[in-house]
Amino acid sequence: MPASPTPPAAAAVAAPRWERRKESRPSELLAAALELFVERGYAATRLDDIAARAGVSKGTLYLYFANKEELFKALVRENIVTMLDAFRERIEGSGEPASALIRSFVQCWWTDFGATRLSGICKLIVSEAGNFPEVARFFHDEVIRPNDALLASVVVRGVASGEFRPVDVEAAVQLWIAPLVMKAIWTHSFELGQPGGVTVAPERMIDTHIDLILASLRPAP
Amino acid sequence: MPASPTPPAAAAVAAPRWERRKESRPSELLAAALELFVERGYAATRLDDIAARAGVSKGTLYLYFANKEELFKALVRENIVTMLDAFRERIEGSGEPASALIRSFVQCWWTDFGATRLSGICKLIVSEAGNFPEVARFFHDEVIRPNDALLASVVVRGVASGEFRPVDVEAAVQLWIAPLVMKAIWTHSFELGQPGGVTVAPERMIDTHIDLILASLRPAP
Amino acid sequence: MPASPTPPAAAAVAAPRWERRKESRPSELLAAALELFVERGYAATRLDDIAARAGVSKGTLYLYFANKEELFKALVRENIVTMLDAFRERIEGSGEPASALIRSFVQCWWTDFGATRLSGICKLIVSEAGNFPEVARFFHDEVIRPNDALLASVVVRGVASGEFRPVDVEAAVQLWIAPLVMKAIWTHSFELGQPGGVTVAPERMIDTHIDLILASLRPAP
Amino acid sequence: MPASPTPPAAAAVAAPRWERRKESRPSELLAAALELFVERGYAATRLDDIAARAGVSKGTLYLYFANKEELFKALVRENIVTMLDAFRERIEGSGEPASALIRSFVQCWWTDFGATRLSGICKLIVSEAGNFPEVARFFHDEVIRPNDALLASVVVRGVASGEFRPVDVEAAVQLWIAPLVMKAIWTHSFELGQPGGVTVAPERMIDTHIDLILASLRPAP
DNA sequence: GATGAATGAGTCTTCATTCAT
DNA sequence: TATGAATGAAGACTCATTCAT
Repeated sequence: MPASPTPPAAAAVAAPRWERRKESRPSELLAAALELFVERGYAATRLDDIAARAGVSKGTLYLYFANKEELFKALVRENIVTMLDAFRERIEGSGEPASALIRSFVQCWWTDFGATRLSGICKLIVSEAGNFPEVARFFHDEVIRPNDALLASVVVRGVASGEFRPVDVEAAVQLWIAPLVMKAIWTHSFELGQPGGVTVAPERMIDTHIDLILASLRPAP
Repeated sequence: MPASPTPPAAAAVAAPRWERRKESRPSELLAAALELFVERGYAATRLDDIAARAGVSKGTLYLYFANKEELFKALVRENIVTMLDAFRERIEGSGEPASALIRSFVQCWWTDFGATRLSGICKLIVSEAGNFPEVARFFHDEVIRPNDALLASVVVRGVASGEFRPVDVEAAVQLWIAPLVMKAIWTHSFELGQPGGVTVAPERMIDTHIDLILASLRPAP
Repeated sequence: MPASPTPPAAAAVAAPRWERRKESRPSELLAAALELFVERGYAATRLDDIAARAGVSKGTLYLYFANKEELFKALVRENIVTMLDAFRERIEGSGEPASALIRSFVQCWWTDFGATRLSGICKLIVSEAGNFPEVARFFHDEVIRPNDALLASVVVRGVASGEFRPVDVEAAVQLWIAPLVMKAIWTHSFELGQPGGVTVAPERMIDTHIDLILASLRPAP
Repeated sequence: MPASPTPPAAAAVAAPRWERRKESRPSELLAAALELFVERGYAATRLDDIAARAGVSKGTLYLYFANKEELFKALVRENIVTMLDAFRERIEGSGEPASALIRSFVQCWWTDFGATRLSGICKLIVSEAGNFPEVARFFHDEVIRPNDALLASVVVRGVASGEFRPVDVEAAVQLWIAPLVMKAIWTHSFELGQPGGVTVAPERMIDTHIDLILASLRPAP
């Protein structure tokens, strides 16, 4: 290794025992916590492990979060708040026909959310809703309902314009979002070890989903 | 035992009263465990609570299950085994047209499984899959795959007979089962406190689901 | 060791890992706790140490007391309740002249309380009053006030009968009990290491105390 | 430092403003520590709280004291040293009769010490003697013994002159100082919340104390 | 077979102490 | 000199598991 950029002599200079990172610490900790909570669940995740993954000591966690529960809530809140906004804009701003909007909705939902780390939040909420009712309610009110409403508005527009046949919009919307959520949860529950996947590939599923939705909305001839 | 008053053959017919207890214990324990595991998750459920709910002492649990993990696995196994069989017979035995079979599938899935205590198993598996990979794999192989295959066979028959238009069967099947599973999970996660429910009623959702599935399968004119 | 009373063979019979002692455990635990709390103070006493001194494991403490604070309170309560009763009877039942009653009061106070383990409670209360206001108030109301009142009644009787000169009874009573309490506290604070003692012997102090009290109460000629 | 504007000699006379801080810091810190240690005890007082009350950061404490224990010892030492000297002078210098000296002793003890913050030291020593034997011994040798000796010398003088009757001086002295100490301790233990006080007012107690002491010393007619 | 007292390893949380800034 | 972020050892408390009764 003739061109090693870190000669032994440098060791005396560098390698402080720790660094001050008041600004970036909280998000680093939340990121580490998200990974582990999603992977193992709330109770089975030890604060030691979160600290270790974030590269800090256990005590440092308590400089930023009052306790395990607050860390969990901060995690949910932080990720949820940033999640929905960009997504909604992409859908609402467009003037496309309803069928194109539905296509966008499903595709964006997956790329912006389902395929990202954030989808782990879903699994977390589902798993821990019983133990954190406030969190569950918060999630329901701030995420699920607005999301349903967004898709519903698209469908209503399509039905009004005659582009779609009349359907039970509220039920339909929940039926169409469910597979997306399910796919996200599935990923975090079953496909951890097997990268090939035991279910159909997401893109193929998304395409089929759009196809079936639009077919089911086609007006009778 | 020359003078045994209860010959082996009789045991299957009329169990003496003092035997009943011993025989029914395991399932009483598993029932209590199921409720609590579903409600709180594996780690957050204490053996004390299970014992209390089953009306026995903590030590008694260890007479029937080697430890908490084995209790959990027994719980999953027992419920899964009894789950699928009756359901499959109802579907496969029938000679109805494909569309009627699909209707039956969705309706029976909900009444025989989704609406029962057993649906809690879904939530449990999803939540704990990361911590019990063997259980997850077992569930996948014994429940999910056969279940998907059952519905797929119906669709394939319908497509072959020209009753349905051609679709990506594997993807479609997963897309159609997902809302059922999701609804079941939802119930155990969100609707604990609010009996009125925050989502649309199951029956209405089932009806709409069938309607949309069949509409999406209608051959092009 | 030819006459060893416990031959090796007996080892297989005796030596259970632990014993059931539901009845006697609580008082054993409180006794161990009293010693250590008095010796080191509340905060500096670890539950491990209490458990070790009582010959049980840490977890056993929690079978009998909800937490450290409850253990502390139970300790104070239990000892206080048993403390005052016998003492009061010895004083109140007697028909002796007031001077003899005062002599009895001081002597009994020391022998029945000051010289026993119970006097450690005083130190404990004084030290921890700030952190356990309810306990302090309880002690004040249940012990200090009744005790003061008991001595006060004796003095009042003596003054009424002309045996004593008139004095500020309330103040006098507190001035006379203080040295007794002080001596008790002192013992637990300073004379732990030095058995010879750094202050005058209790008996000598008690005798002088009685002598001075009675002298100060002698009516003017 | 050729152009230093503050020659060393001047420093002792007129300290520059930015120096003052540094000089007064230690006593500010000790004052904060005294309050909190007295209020809560050694173990229950956090360095954070001391720092906060002194208006500095936690790290600053370590610039002046090696650790918590040294801070505690410094606190005791500093307060003890300043405590006794002025008091002794007031007593020893006087040529009054013994009875007047006793009156002065008791009154000054209370006003110069018992009624001041310093009396908290007593409570502290009593509470923590077990955990800090050196401190306890130091206090005993430097405060208790000299204090006892001072009062004893007064009594001995009075007995020698025939002003007082003979008594066990050593025991009497401890019996008379005890109520003063007790009153001081009491104040810090019980009368934190209730300003009205649950015991008799100090002045009344002091007056009665003097009255009873002198009465008990009156020579037999 | 059933009980529940006893155990002790494991986890959250606190706080004296250190050290980069 | 002063700060306060970071550390990690220590202690309260929990709970799965064992075992005397």
